[in-house]
Amino acid sequence: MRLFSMVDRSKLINPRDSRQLCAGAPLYAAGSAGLAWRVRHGVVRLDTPSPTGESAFASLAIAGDIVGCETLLFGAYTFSASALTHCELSPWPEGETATAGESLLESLAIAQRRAADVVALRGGQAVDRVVGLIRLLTDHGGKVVLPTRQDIADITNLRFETISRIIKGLERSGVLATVRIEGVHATRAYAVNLEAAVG
Amino acid sequence: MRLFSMVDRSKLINPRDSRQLCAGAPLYAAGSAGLAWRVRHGVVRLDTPSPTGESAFASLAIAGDIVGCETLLFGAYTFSASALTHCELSPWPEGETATAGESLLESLAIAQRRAADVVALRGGQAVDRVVGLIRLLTDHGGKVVLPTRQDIADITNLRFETISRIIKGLERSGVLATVRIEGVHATRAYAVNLEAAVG
DNA sequence: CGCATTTTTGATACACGTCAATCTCCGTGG
DNA sequence: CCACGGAGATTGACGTGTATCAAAAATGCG
Repeated sequence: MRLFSMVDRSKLINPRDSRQLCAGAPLYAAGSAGLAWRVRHGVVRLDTPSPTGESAFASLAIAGDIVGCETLLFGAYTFSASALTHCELSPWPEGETATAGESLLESLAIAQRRAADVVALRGGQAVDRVVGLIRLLTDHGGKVVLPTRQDIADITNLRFETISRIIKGLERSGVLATVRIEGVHATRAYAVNLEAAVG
Repeated sequence: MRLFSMVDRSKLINPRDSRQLCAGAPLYAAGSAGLAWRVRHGVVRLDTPSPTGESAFASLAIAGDIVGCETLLFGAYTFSASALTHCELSPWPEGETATAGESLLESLAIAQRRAADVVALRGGQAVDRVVGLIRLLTDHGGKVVLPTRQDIADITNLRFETISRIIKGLERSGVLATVRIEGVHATRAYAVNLEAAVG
């Protein structure tokens, strides 16, 4: 098994199989069965069903990550998944069985990296956590559509009032600026200048 | 590929290959190259090198988890690893190349589950986080050797003084009781009665 | 236009952080 | 065997960053 190279997977994707989700829409529920997915765009939120009945934030999945693979082993999802932002998913595995080992190894490495990112979003000062999350969500053009205050609060382990205050603060200090992106809710779409947040 | 079964891997392990580490001992450093390992006993702490030079807690690996697999893809470790408790590791992969896909899929599922556990340790009331960690560390006989206060603090995102106060409190309320296990530092080995912590 | 939902803002409380002084454990060497 | 020293743990007093509670304002939708 060759280990030091990666697969160009782009030609293997059939666009007809991909699935689009609006922000907030559920993808699957813990305990049910279904497909595993690869996140192609956007961000997925994973939740663990907690003993008390409600569910608690568990992790994030971003472009490139695989979600729900446990259903292939156990026949049921461990977590619930929902779209944090508008996103696009394609079924997994993608037919590259010949290179399955390599692809999986890469996915494992990505999962561990992602886990560390999420852990980092739950430590340090409140502002830094929020900025850290925004950094994760921002596209290369410097634009973000933020999740609801409540979602941000769940991820960073803060309260939505605190998130509101912080985001307003970032706006006032010029780190975030409201923009309108093709009809997207104006209070959630921002242009980002994160370098300013460092100083 | 059969997906709904798991591999009995026990007969594949060569005891001569396994490696023992004392609590606190480093396993590998971020950026260097080496083997990937499966954790057989004990708990490993992973740290990300932070921009400021120091390193920050990133994740935990417990019996069954795989650490350092990114070195097989990139030729360098992403995290630093050290033993949180006395632990035993064996090189990975373990020679079961025939079933590599299945084994990896299982590892990926475990990694995601573990990530959720660690995230949960950084949310909620301070006492609950500490109890949650102790729960993760406790063996089936109800015994734990706790890491240092500082390590617990790093993992739960609290300060070591706070951890000290909480653990003393748990002792006083009968949830933890100091015991002596074959010469192990008495202030770190405990018998646990975690049910008492729920009430 | 009016209603439900989300966001903002204010006032106040408290859990945990911070700083600093001991204390305990345990290895070392006289 | 005991004095010494260093690392980790404990404890106290005090400060502060967020949580909490409550109310108003903004937003989006039918």
